[in-house]
Amino acid sequence: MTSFSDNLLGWYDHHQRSLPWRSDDPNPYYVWLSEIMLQQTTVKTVIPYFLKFIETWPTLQDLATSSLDDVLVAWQGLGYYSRARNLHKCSQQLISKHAGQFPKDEKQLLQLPGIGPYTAAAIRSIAYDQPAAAVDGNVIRVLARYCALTEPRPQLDKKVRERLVAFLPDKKCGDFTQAMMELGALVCRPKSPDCEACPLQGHCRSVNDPESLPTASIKKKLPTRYAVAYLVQREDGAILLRKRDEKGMLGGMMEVPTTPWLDQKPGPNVVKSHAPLEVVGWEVLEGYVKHTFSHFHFHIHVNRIQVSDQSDHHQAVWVQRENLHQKALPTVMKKVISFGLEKVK
DNA sequence: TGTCCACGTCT
DNA sequence: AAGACGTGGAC
Repeated sequence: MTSFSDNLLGWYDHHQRSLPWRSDDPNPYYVWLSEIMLQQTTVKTVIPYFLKFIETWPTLQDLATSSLDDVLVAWQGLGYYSRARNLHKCSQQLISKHAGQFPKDEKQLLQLPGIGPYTAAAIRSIAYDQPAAAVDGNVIRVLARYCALTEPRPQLDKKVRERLVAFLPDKKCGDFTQAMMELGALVCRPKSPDCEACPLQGHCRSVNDPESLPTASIKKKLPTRYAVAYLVQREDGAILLRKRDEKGMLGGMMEVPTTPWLDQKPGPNVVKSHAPLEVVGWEVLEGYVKHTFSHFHFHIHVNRIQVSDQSDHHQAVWVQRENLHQKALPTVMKKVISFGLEKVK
């Protein structure tokens, strides 16, 4: 009887996608970079970012000697910006503490910033062909269905890891890890799985209703927060931006100055006291920008003003429109800027 | 429209 | 250990 891994690996040989980080002789730098980018992010989204990164920083050494700001600019739009901060920090630690090589040992990998249990196992298996159990959302779905595991999270996670360990082959470990995720992405999809095309058909224990697994977790309603953004345009078209604190949300990214982000629309006193310029004549734009983050909805009203003032502003910089792309702007701030600039008086 | 993908890591 | 932390695309 053919084993689980033989069936899976046989399928993977013929059906794997050609992806920029895949190779018969994997580059650990590529494996790590792609795995960090692929956390919570789809392959299609990641590809252009990955290509830009390896073009700009062909080696780990190149990345380690770059500036965090440059990395954040290249990462802008990908989201979860702590990944970029940790990526940069990790590259430097690898150079300073590990002679520029990824450790092969799980404990040591887990010490590195941005590398948790999933990514450590992915690196060990894909880059170094070790039998390590990389459990991501795809693997949870595939094995919850294959083994008919009905328990809710987080108990399910433990069960899946046990099953996966039992299925691990002793060679082609990297292919096995990638094949599990490839199967989840292409065949054992969240919605309308293609069971006819599955190399594990005949052994799967949830043929009748695969879509019902894994058990959905309870979603909480997202709260809404509010702010007023101040779009300050100089006569030559430059816009006033400031840098966010390195810690916390959108850490180290640039932003249009705003009031604090509150549970209610800020009142006139808050709007007045947080304005970056003590001038009269603010234009209150009609409507507002909507954006949804991982954990709240965000409504941003925009107040606009034109100034002739050439002076510097505390902790803020003037940026010409054509230079905006050189700044690390999160998507929400790109929305605010285009809203503010396109809105006619 | 709103929900889901989306366990991934850090705190 | 539960919440923080982005984004865009599929449906």
